[in-house]
Amino acid sequence: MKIGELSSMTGVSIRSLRYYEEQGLLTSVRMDNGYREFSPLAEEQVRTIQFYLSLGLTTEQIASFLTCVLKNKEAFCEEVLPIFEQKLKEIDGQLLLLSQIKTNLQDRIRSIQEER
Amino acid sequence: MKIGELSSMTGVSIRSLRYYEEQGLLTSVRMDNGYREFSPLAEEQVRTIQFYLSLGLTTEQIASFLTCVLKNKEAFCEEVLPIFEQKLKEIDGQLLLLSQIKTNLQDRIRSIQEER
DNA sequence: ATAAACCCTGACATTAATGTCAGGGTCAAG
DNA sequence: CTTGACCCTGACATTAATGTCAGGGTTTAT
Repeated sequence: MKIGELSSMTGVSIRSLRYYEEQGLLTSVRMDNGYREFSPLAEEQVRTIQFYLSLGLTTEQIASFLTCVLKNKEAFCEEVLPIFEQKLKEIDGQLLLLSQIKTNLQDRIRSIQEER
Repeated sequence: MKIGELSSMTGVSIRSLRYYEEQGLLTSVRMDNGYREFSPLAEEQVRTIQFYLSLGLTTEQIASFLTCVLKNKEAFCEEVLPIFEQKLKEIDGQLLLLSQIKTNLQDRIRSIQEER
């Protein structure tokens, strides 16, 4: 299928699909006219990419295990676990920071409201 | 005082001090030689700026109430409350998103570990 | 008077995925 | 054969605070 079809089937912009290909997340063959031709499997693949992106992984991280994950269960791909664990640590750090800021903001808001 | 002094007193880079001035957060007068001269009050002011930055506010938001806040209590500055409340909403949104991702990651990590 | 340590401005780089535009081919239907 | 709907590449823009470099003036101490 052509890139426009893949785009409308997945809801992912053509620009992003080209970017995924550039980053090695997606492959296509070129037709005589230079157009990209994607396999039907690409749809599933794009959804998988989007899913991992929604977990906050980078294209580079996704690229490191995508091929394996598309063929096997996640548990089968050695790369996956360390990346998930690292991401989890990052998120815990962010959660901590954000809660501290939240508490601080709430305190200040409260004290402003009391003072009025 | 000169910018280098202000920088070492506050731990904020010269580059950032110039940026704060550019964004209207900080003022200085120019000496005959073109050097910036800061008032002694600038030290406190820089710390205040850094504090609000650490809450995740932008220089633009800070600029909108900094002058008032430097002279009065926060409760006195009308601008402050809506900005704090908006930021709080933002943070709640981020917290929610991050916790969802965290849960998802934890589930996946667990299921990988079980499968090994 | 020279060297070290300041200061100045202006500009480009950083991050990461995506939007958007320009300039130009290709294809299909009328 | 023309028009509209595709496709291509390449490039710049986005965000926000900060780092860094170049090229050049100033001050201070020796």
